[in-house]
Amino acid sequence: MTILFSKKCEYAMQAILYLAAQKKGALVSALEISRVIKIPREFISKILQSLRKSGLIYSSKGKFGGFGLSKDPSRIRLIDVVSAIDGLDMFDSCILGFSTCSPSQPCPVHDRWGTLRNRTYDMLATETIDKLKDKTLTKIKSL
Amino acid sequence: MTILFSKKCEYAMQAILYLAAQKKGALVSALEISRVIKIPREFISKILQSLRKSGLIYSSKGKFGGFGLSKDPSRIRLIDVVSAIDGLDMFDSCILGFSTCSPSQPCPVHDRWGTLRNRTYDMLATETIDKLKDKTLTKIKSL
DNA sequence: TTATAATCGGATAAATTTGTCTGATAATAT
DNA sequence: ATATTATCAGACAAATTTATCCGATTATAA
Repeated sequence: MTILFSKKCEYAMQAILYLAAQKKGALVSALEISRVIKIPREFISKILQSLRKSGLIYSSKGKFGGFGLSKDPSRIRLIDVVSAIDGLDMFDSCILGFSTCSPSQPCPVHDRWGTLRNRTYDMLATETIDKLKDKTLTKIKSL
Repeated sequence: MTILFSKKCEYAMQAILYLAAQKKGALVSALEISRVIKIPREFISKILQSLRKSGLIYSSKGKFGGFGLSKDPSRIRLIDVVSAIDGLDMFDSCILGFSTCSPSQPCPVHDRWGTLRNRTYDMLATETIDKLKDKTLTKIKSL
């Protein structure tokens, strides 16, 4: 099985995109998010806690409480979500699994993969969630 | 945790690169491979069985038996190893984890990730084992 | 005050990956 | 024949991921 991001990270990205699609300042409950992205409430709650601890979202308790973005959507990037949930190890590790892989001890595909990996990082670092908002709204309607 | 290939797949690529670095026709035992890439013999044996079943390598029993490439190194690509061990699902799935992701129902980063994913595939499909041989020899000496 | 909903902590469990161990069988070089 | 090595099968276990469930607490709107 080949993956890029963990399930948790995928859910986190979906959740944060959903939050970004709300009216500014609106709060969304964990229950609503769990229904939209179709995973158990308890599971998304734990993921939302992680995002909260990393400062990407905030929460408010009590009736009409819920979760919202803690920064302007133009200042939250996909890579920030990846960093909070999965970490950035893959952007610094060898595609062939050699632990001793470095510019001075390169693996056979060191340079070629390095280039692609950097472009992937750039993509995730230039895509802010406000840029993705319109496309997200279209996508969510199809779920 | 973010990964690209499973450990099994990484070991498989390392093993096949090691086989490609041998003199033509030479056989290598599972024990030797396990020592070079530093994983248990039983574990690499199972991985080698998978590679054998998929036709990339062959094996010979008995004393002085072992494993060798079943095709010319110029006809074995990294993507063939990935395909045999991990499968090619990641080259056909959504980076954000949306199950309903397609050209007609694209996720917000559908096109940008699609481009990078295709380039990654191309890289793995153009890198044949013989092209990597020299670099592999240098790398193996550093292990 | 009451109902609602988030917070926090922990127990449990299913699935998968990764790895270890054992034993029986088959093929082959010497 | 004997020793070596691959083959095959299966049990076991450790670690991680992906959940599920429960109960007690905290904050707040009405």
